[in-house]
Amino acid sequence: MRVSNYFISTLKEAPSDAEIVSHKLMMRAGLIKRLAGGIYTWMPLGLRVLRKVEAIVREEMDRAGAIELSMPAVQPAELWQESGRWEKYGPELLRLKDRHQRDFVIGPTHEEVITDIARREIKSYRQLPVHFYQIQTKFRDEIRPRFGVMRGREFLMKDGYSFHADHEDLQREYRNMFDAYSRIFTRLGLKFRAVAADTGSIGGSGSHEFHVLADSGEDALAYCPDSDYAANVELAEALAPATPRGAATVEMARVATPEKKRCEDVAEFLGAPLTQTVKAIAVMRAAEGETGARFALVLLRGDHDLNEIKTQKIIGDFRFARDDEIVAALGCAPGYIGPVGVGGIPVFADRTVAAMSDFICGANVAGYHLTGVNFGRDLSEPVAIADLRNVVAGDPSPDGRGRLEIRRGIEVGHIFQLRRKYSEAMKCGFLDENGQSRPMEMGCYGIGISRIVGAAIEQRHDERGIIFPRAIAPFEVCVVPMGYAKNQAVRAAADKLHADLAAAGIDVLLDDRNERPGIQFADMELIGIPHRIVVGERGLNEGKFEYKARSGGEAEMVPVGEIGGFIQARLCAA
RNA sequence: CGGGGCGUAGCUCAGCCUGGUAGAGUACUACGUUCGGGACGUAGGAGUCGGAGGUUCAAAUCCUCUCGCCCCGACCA
Repeated sequence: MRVSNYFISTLKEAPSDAEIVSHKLMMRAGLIKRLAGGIYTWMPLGLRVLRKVEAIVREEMDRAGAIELSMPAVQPAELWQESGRWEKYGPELLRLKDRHQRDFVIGPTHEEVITDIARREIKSYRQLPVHFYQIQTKFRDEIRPRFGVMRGREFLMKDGYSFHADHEDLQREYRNMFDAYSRIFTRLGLKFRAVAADTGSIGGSGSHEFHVLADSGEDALAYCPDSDYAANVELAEALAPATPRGAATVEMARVATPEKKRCEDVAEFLGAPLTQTVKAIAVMRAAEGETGARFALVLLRGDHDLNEIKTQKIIGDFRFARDDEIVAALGCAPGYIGPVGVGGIPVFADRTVAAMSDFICGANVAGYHLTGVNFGRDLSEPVAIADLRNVVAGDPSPDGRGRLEIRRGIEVGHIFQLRRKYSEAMKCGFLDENGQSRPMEMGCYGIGISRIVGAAIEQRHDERGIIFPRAIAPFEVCVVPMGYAKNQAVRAAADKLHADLAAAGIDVLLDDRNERPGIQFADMELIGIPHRIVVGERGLNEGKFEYKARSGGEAEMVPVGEIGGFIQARLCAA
């Protein structure tokens, strides 16, 4: 491909609404153009990348035995009412009416449609198992779309759904997909990790997420370097402390802590370790507890963070209390609240807090904290003790084999064992060997195709721009002539090189623009082409081209006659 | 949806406080000089100042409403 016959539009400066590096670079490289919030046009260059990702995913899905089909983006509401998700899904589900005032949705996912297909088409165990997948545009009306293509409202996704006669066979396919996903992300040239995950709103049991590792990732991942344990922090269990609660050694005392509201400030002010402080988080539960109160306190050690998913499982649905609700319940503003002397208000404690003695907490009086506080003596035992916090680096691994590390990741794949959630709700059954009707066991498997492009850039870039892995680069090699318009020898050599590489099946881009070298180099680096061959009069006089890898290293001179083999070797090495 | 910020040329932004001919850089067009790391000169095209209403002799600027975007908190590939 020649740049003069193609379309490239790069920017020196990124639009001001782009926040993270992958979004800025995608805009600067002209891969995407924003049409509306979270909705983007894929420009020709970006589409090439997207299609390469898609092709790898398709190849590996086919190889793993899944069968491609394509389902409608617009779906009748009836199916969603039948599965119960018409009510449950919320405003993220884009709903619309047709001219006859019939309700439809723009599909955010396709469990309903595929289950409908399965129940109509599959009647016998002889037709099982089967795994259908599609690569298709989805729409989710995200509350806050951001990060460009990483959290768009409209996005491209591979979604697959498998149907089985029994759970054992579902588990076989689940492992099959686990392996297929691992191959896909390996082929894409990405550093990734599979982690155990919460099953979220889709439900079912057994779930892994695949994350591209990047510091800017939205998810925190806990893993153990000494074992194969890896889980989303949402899910990772914080074990109870190995040592039991110590005996009280000091009297409780009230101390003035003016303007010290955060645990960090209180600890510093009192000269105590942060791990000696306890923070009380005020929540309003959706349903009244045993005590009849909706207001409740959740206790965490000062250096720990609340895990909302774990907490929801213990205390039920909840939200954080507003300031006025806190004042009404405790007679004290946030910053100084604590669990001592709170009467009938239920107090839930994290395992770590339950094992603390002589701790520091708010006094429920503005400007004061309590020191030397002990359960049993100064306040009653919590109504429940549970794992309510996020794990932190250094926590013991739940499998008992070492300590956890934390890394951040971008979720690009997710596999679920849905079991019979949809097959039962939508009466998707089959006849087994004995002529008995049974619901099918289902699995579902997603990959965020468009998100992968953003995640890859997030993981692989430098100050000059994108560094695409070969597998998804829009072009594999660029030929950059110095003075293409003016120098006949350069022009002839560049044309021949371009033709030879293209004939060898290489995706090659010839920058035949009449631009200054600085602009040529900057553009080719910005858009992330992995290999660059410079054709210049200087080199040609010695019978050589100059080669440089986008990923780094020094430029080297390569004899004109050897360039084909040289590039092939470089492509294979990448 | 709650809190904060911003809408002026394709992109980055100044001008607004203190009302009076709409600006710069970059990008774009033409010509010339340049030409192996985002060149320089000259000339030029380009904006209903997000939209509507109001105040005023006069509004990018002040007021009201509205739309859009970004950031911080509750979802997910």
